[in-house]
Parts: sequence; C-alpha cells; structure tokens
Amino acid sequence: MSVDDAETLPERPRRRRTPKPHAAGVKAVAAAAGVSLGTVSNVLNRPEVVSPLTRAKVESAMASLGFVRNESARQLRAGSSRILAYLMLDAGNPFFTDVAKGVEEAAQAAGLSVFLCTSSEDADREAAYLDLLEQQRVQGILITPIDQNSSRLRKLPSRGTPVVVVDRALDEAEHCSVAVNDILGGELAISHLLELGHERIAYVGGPNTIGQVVDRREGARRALRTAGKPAADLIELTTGALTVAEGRGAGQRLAGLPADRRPTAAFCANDLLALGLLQQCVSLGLRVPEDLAIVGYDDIEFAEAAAVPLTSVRQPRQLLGRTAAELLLDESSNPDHEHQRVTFTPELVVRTSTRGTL
Amino acid sequence: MSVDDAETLPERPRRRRTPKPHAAGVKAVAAAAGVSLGTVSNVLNRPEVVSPLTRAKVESAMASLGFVRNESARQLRAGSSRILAYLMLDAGNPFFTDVAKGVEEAAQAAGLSVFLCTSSEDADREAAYLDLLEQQRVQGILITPIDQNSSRLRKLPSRGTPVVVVDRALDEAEHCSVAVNDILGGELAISHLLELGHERIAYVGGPNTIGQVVDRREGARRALRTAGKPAADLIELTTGALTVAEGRGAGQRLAGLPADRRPTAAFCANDLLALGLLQQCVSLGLRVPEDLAIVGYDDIEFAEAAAVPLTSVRQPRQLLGRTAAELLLDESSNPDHEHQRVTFTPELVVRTSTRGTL
DNA sequence: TTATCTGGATGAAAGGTTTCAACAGCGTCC
DNA sequence: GGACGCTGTTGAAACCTTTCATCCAGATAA
Repeated sequence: MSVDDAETLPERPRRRRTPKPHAAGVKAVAAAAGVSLGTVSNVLNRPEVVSPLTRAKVESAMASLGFVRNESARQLRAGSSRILAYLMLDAGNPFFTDVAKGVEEAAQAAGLSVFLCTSSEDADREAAYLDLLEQQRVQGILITPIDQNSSRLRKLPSRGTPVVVVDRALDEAEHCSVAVNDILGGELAISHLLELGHERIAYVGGPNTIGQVVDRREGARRALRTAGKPAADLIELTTGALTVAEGRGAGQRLAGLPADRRPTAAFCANDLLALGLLQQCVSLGLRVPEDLAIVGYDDIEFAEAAAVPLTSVRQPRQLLGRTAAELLLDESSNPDHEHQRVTFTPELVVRTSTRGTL
Repeated sequence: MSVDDAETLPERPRRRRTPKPHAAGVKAVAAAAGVSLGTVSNVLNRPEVVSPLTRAKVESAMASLGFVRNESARQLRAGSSRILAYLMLDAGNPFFTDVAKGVEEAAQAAGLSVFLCTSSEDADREAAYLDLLEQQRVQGILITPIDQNSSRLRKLPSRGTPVVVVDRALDEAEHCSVAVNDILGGELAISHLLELGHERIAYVGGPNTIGQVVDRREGARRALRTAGKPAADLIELTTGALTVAEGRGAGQRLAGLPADRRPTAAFCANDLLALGLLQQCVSLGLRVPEDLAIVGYDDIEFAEAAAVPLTSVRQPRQLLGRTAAELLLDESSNPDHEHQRVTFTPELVVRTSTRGTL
C-alpha cells in the first residue's frame, strides 16, 4: 500500500518493550509533587536538607502513588548494600539459630538487616550461595563453612566482600574468625569422663570433613595422652552428619556390642547426636549413666530438657554471633581494620547423664 | 596564567567521583576478550547463541579478571529476581526451620534461592523486613505473620510482590495460604484428654495476638462443648511467647496451685511450651503423666526425645513449606493463577506424657 | 554473477536511583 | 546598592547490565 511510502521519516518511533512490571518510581513521585527528581531523592536519603513544606508534598505523593523504592537501582548507583548474610550449616540445629540471634542483634544495632541462608552441609549449595551473595554485593558474609579451604571463600575478600568465619579458626591471612576452642572442649569432656573412672570411651562424630568433629576428637585424644593413656584407646564411631537421626544410629551400633566390649562412656560431637544416642540407648534398655555415660557438645536448650539431662560442653553462642557481626562491621567501615582471630573458651556443664543422680 | 585562557573548550572533562569499589564489569571483560559488550552478556545469559570459540575467549577473560556479575544491575534491567524469602516467626523453633526446609526443597527444584528472615515475633521487625523485601523486589514472600491484618501485608500483592501466608488461614482475597487445621488440632488434643478421664484441663498459650494460639484454644473449647461441658471449664494460662522459658514459667504457676485445684492435664499451644512445662514440673516434683498429663503441639523432633516423650499434635511441616513455595511459584509464573487456601489435617501422636507407661 | 538466507556479533538505549556542581531567591552587611 | 552567604532546589551524569534491532560475512540458491 502506498501508505508505506511515508517511511521517509528520519526517526520511526521505535517501540521498545514496555513491561511496566511494578509501580511508580521517583520520577512519577516528582511529577505528582511538582518537584524535581533530585528533591525526591533528598527526601528519601537526607530529609533534613529539604524544607518541611516540600517534604510533606513529596511524602504525600509517595503515599498516594504507593511508591516503593527500587533497591536494585539504589544499590547500583550508591554502590552499597545494607544487608549482611549468615550462611549457616544447618538451620535445624539450635546452635546455629542461637548464633544467628546474636548476629541479628549486632546488625540491628548498626541499622543493617540479616539474610539467613543454609547450606545444609552440602558443598554445592554452599558454593551456590556464596556466588549469589557476592553477586548481590551484600555488605559482608558470615559463614560457618563446610569446606574451609574452598578457593571461593578465599577469593571473596580480595574482590570486596568481607568474610568472617564463624565457629572455625582459619588462618587469619584472609579473614577474621571467631571460634570456640574445640580442642579444649574435647579435653574438658574426656578429662571429666576419665575422672569418673571410665576406661572404654567412645567418640561419636562425623563426617571428618567438618572441622569441629576433627578438633573435638583431637582434644579427646590429648586428654587421653595427658592421662598417660594411648590416644588409640578412643573408640571411634563415625557418623554421616551431626543429627539426632545419626545419633540414634550410633546408639544402635553401641547397644549391639557385647557388654564387655561396649564403651562405658560416649562423647558426642554435638548435642543432637547426644540426644539421639541417649534416646536410642534408653529405648534399647541401656541405663544412662550407669551403663553408658554421655557427654554432648554445644549445650543447646534441649540438652537440659532431655530424658536424662545432658552433660555438655557449653559454647557462648549468641556472643559468638554478635562478635562475628561486629568484626564484619569493623572490616567494612574501618579503613585500617586488621584481621583477627577471636577464640572463646568453652565450659563443661555437668548434669545427670554423666554424674548420675548423686 | 595565560594557559587558563584555553577555557574556550566547549566541554571541560568534568571529573566525577571514581570510587571503583568493586571490580571488573562486563565492559572490562569485553575489552579483554576483544568482543562487544552484548556478546559478554550473551555468554552469561544465552550461551547457546554464541560460538564456542568466542565463548571460550570470554570465559577465560572472565576468569582472569575475576568477573562477578552485578546482580543489582541485572535485576534493574531484567526486572526479575531469582530469590524468594521466607519471613519466619522464630528461627529458634524447629517447627519453622522444618517448614523452611520444605521451602528450600521446592525453590531449589525451580532454580531459585531462599533468604530466611526472622521477625522474632516483633511486629516492627516484621514490618521492616517486609519493606526491605519489597524494595529488593524479591520474586515473592512466604510469611508466617504476627499481625495478619497488617495493611502492609495486604498491599504487597497489588504492588507486584506475591505473598503466601504459611501456617495461617487468611481470607484468600489477597493471597494464597497454607495452614493446618488448628481448631481440629485443639479438638484432637482435648478429646484425647477427656477420653482419659481428665476433668480439670489447662490450656497454656499466648500471647493472644498469635492466631494459632487462639485457634487451638477454640478447638479445645469445642471439644469440651462436644463432650457436654461448658467451654469455661478450660483453665487458661496465658504466656508471653511460645518458648521453653515461658513454659517453665507456666510450670511454676501450675505447680504452685493446691493439688485439689490444680489441673490434671495441660494442653500447650506448642511443643516448646510443653517441654518447658514438663521440665519445670518434673523438677518441682510433679509426676508426668500421673499428676499432670501434657499434650504438646507440632511434634518437633525434640518432643519425642524429651524427659517423658511428649504426646503431641503433629503437623506436616516440610509439606507445608513445599506447598507454600509451589503456590508462590505458580502465582508468579502462571498468568491465570487463582488464590487458594490449602488446609492440612493434623494428627495426634500419643506418647508417654499422657498415656503413662502402659 | 546476483539475490537471499543465516548464524553470530554489535552497539545504543533503557532501567530507577543517587550524586553533585550549579543555580535561584532572599536576607545581610558594609 | 552591590557583594556576599545561606538554604533549598534543580538537572544531567553515572552506576552496570540486558535487550533488540541492525549489521556483517559467508554460504546457498537462482
């Protein structure tokens, strides 16, 4: 058709994609309030510099348009995020949620928000979350790593995302870390059992890729050596994870041994294992602590409320989280920050599961 | 100096702020690989359209420059986020972390990531997180709300952020919801106690701003009425939160009553309360279930492992989370999505805390 | 040989915010 | 009455990516 001949127009009005996914932006607010774009931004970010009258106009325009600030755009331009992330090993373990509580406390005090992520002890998920968080340009990452010498983890700080390692002590060349002295914790547990006269002692924990599992075992061995016994005396039961279910499995294995070869005491790498172990032993007819003394680790809230209140190695969980967050904040705000490794000291809490009813 | 006279230049090179906070962007990668900007983007988003050779060049440039995609910019332009958030009431309660596990399962299957947030039963924090998440333009929000008729919550979907309410049944005009029938759960618990012959039954729960607390009590009352008793027979102990500590407090109050007025059974609004109650009662010399039968709610892992294994009303926790996430995904991808309310049925698990050792 | 097609690469525009140098009024001071 | 400050406001640039219409070169068909 001849109508097409009108194509001589220098500029056809190239119609672009018009998704209009969300709602009004600063531009619309500015128009509605009869002010400039920059003023709206000032109302948002530096309300004190704009006159009360203008501010009121802008605020009412925002309210009536249902304006929601686009954080992506803000962050893209301003270059900073008000979010910090804690990548936990396992949200089902009260230990980590207590740490998280400490983190949130410190973050809130500094006006930041916290996103929690869980790797569920899966290295791939951990890696995926690290990538995601780095791409999000979060202000910093707190992590209890599965794989503590992951190259991904080491590279993060050099690219601008501060990392603080929680509950592990790494070389502090790259990042700060907060931890509890797990070797000492293991020693405390085993010396306690040795003092009670136990000779056949089991260590229940695994997998060995988890640093805590290794360190607590190492502490256990040291305590044996200190008492003049060969470290090989420690009977090791390796589990696939630090969960109640795995604890039950270990209980099954223990209870199946003939009484003269069965350990008289078990030190578990955490309370979940200990609770599972306890439950299974009791239900299979072993008496605790008469037939088997049990020591847990972490002293979570439920350890105290267990069938037989658990002797456990207590860690300052919230303090751990709070300190970690504070280190992170320091790293991202203080220009002459220096990495440090903070180590807390664990404490043995003796209850019925080892001491009996005395 | 006369040199200054050269100011006739039409454009002075206005030097802007150059913070260079992070690292190399697509532009740098493109330059290093000797390709255009668009090609780099294609490698990132549609690798199949770029020739293997070019792709390899780009990928190696990325690796050597340590390129990290800027998610803010991506999201700003592309308009979509690959993240979904679950705003929980309390991360310390295993019930919610189990729900979270279900959510993550479903999200992972759909290629999304999950950020967890906790309001810690604080309405201000809930509001702050909702604002934050909306500003982040997350793909959608799963929430167990404190304040279920918050206007904030109602406005979210109309502005483009889908919301699914978890563990509460709201009017489905605005959003989908998944819940367990809490009224039925309350009935199950109380009918069980009535069958066992209990006459003075306490309900332990609070605060009354929490819907579950109210519904479970309502169920309890219904069961009484069904049995031909006045609902006012229910002895109510209001707590400040659903925690072990509050449960202990309730135990203190209960144990303080003279035996002839003290309830012979207590139904707790959740297992944490029940565990606290149990522990306190036992330590104050009350026998469970002989002096006081206890029924919990949720059937968390620790209920089974308690001093006296707890009778509890079980909820399909992971299923709850998975279903909620699936509804959310449907809402944000399926154009003719319809809001629905999914209700699951709870199940009474009878254990020693009510049935005794028989 | 020329016209047509195709797989790949290109480059400019767009997305919503913050930033900051410049500017407009207006009252003060000499 | 002109120079000067001070307060508030403005407008354009910049942040980094994705998108998409266009372009190019080489292959195939006519």
